[in-house]
Amino acid sequence: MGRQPCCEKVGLKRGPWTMEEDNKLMNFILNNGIQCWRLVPQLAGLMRCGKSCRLRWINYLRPDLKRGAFTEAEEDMLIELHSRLGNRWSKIAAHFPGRTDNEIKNHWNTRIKKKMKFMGLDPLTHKPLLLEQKDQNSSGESQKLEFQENVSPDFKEYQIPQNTQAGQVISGPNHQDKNESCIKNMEMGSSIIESLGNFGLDSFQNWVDNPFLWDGFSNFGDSFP
DNA sequence: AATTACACCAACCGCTTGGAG
DNA sequence: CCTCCAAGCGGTTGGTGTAAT
Repeated sequence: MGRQPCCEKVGLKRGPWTMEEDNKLMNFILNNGIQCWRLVPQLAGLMRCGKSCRLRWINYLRPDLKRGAFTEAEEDMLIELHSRLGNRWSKIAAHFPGRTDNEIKNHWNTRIKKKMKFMGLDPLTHKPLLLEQKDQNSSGESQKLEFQENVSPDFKEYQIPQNTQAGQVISGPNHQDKNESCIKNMEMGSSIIESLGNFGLDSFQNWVDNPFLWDGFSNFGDSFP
């Protein structure tokens, strides 16, 4: 006896979202806010399950998303937080305004893990790999020498350019088309986010939950092609 | 130029959590 | 309490672009 599916999947679309779908979802949320994700697709006219809509909004469409490459400072902070919190990505993401847990998780798994291994650290425990090996093998000293010779030349590959700014979009040419509309909307959204303080709101969630503020986005959806 | 290997990241799956009734 | 359900969360997969051969 398996778990019941989160929704009736028959006839639902899966896979990458199209610009049109993004547009529909964005327009719907901007005009109506988020009440119940299960109802969103049917009210927005989307052949997607509510879960998929929620994920798309959280990870891609939210106007307050930062995107762009992680700065060195962000990476350092990520490593520090991970050493304290482990794989609790949502907790970690709470310390990175504009970053999603998915984005942080992906960055950790594709970049930081490797970076730490090159630094001779276990990404899981944050302890030096040498110590771990030494625990299992008494010949730790000779391994340390070997490590120092091997690490440095490759590690430079993982240095972030000095002039990288927080929030800077460093997409390759092939990603730029895909991100263009989103970036455009983020630019518009960010000005509204900046004004949150004027309403005494200190978080994006407060903003989402506030129907009055959604009025400010009444023409927001027109920016889509 | 064609093929293969690798890196990246969006999206999915299924388990867990929390709150309403 | 107990049950049910929506939302949250973390692990994993698959598609796509790029680099290497």
